[in-house]
Amino acid sequence: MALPRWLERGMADLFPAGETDDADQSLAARLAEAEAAARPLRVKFGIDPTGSDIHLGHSIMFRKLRAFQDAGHTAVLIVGDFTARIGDPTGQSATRVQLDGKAVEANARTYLDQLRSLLDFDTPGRLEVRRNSDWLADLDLPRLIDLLGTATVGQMLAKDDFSSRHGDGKPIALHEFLYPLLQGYDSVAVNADVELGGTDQTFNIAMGRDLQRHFRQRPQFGLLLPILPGTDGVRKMSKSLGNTVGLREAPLITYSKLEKLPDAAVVPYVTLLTDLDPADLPRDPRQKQRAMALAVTASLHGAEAAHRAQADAATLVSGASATESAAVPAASLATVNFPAKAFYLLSAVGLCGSSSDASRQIRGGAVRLDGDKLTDPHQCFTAAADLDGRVLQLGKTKFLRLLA
RNA sequence: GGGUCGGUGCCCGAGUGGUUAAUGGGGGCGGACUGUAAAUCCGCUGGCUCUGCCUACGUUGGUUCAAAUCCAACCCGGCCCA
Repeated sequence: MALPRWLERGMADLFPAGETDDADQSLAARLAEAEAAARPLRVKFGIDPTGSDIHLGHSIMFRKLRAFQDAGHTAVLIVGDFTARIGDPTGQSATRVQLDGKAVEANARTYLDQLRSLLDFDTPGRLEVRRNSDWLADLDLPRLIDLLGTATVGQMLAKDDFSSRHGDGKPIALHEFLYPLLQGYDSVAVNADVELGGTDQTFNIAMGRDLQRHFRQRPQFGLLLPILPGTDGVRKMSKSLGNTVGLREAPLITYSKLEKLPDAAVVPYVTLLTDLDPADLPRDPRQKQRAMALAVTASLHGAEAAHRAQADAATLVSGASATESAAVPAASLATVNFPAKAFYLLSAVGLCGSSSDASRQIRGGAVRLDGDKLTDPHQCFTAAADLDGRVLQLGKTKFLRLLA
């Protein structure tokens, strides 16, 4: 029995991966069984609202979840409002900061907001949003002890993240051991047929299977997708590494980042983030990269916006014409106090993170006004009107049109 | 609870009384180069409407003309013992 192509695309691993027609061993069989019984599968995916922005690394999961929805199944989206307060230790080299309830709630809200464009929120029966505080917040001690009894210290220490930290003599807080168990218990709570996750979630998802068995449920399938590399092309896309492409960014920013992606990441991006066949891409590496950037941007912002972003990006990097281009984002001078020295202007307008940084950039020859290099951080501008309509530039890619 | 070692800037990691935001590496940001990127080379890398002023070496006090460096208490961590 074969898996449908929409399901198999981009898949990194599936367990159990039996070839039989046993619906507990083979996902294809489980799908067939569901279809025969007219019962949609319950496909779980959990997000911990620890930040506020969703990026492409997350969106590959949601695309797969959407594919399940489109095939008639139920996406069970777990908002880990309780587990977020512990923090998933997976991939972490240090104990995570625990978040308070308020921050978690605010994050959860903005998360859901951003998901509207990715998931089917409208068709009845296709989406269930659950918060795991519903069943975790009042988990009583006897139940907890029961959970703790299902795993051993040895199993936990076999997990890479823990064993390397332990080996390095770094602290591991006891509550971190709880995380995989609680995530697993989520699967029990929602009676999941499938849990979606990155390959780094293998342990946690397997834990869900153990717990489901423990509570006499049919164990879920683990469907793993690759970890999307970030804009550096190597390390996992993650906010703390600063290599993300966010869903809420302007199309031009998205396109520009993607166009600069290392070559090795191009095919994975196309496979995981678009519906294109990687074999159809241009052979020339540069053209290939541009095609990928265009397609991914289009999947996020629509074809029209993507084409405009591509055209704008092209004029921007050509430098000279940048001052003419309508693509340059505008920045208001309303909040800037005049007279303004150059370093202050740069930071006040948001082009540099701090005025000290702005001074450095100017001294380093990175700043231009209408294409002319500024050299003196203390150069003074007396009135907003003198700057109205002019283009301030940092480096080769950051432009702002100043408006009085 | 006892012993012991340790807590330095985004990260790692030197520094052990005295120009100086504090060696070095990583990362980041700029510049040159290239098909963008990568690689390589160079510069920068606490904050502030700034040519000076603030805040910084776990916390709080203390000694001193002067402390990341000495002392005390406290907090946190690793390892060993109980």
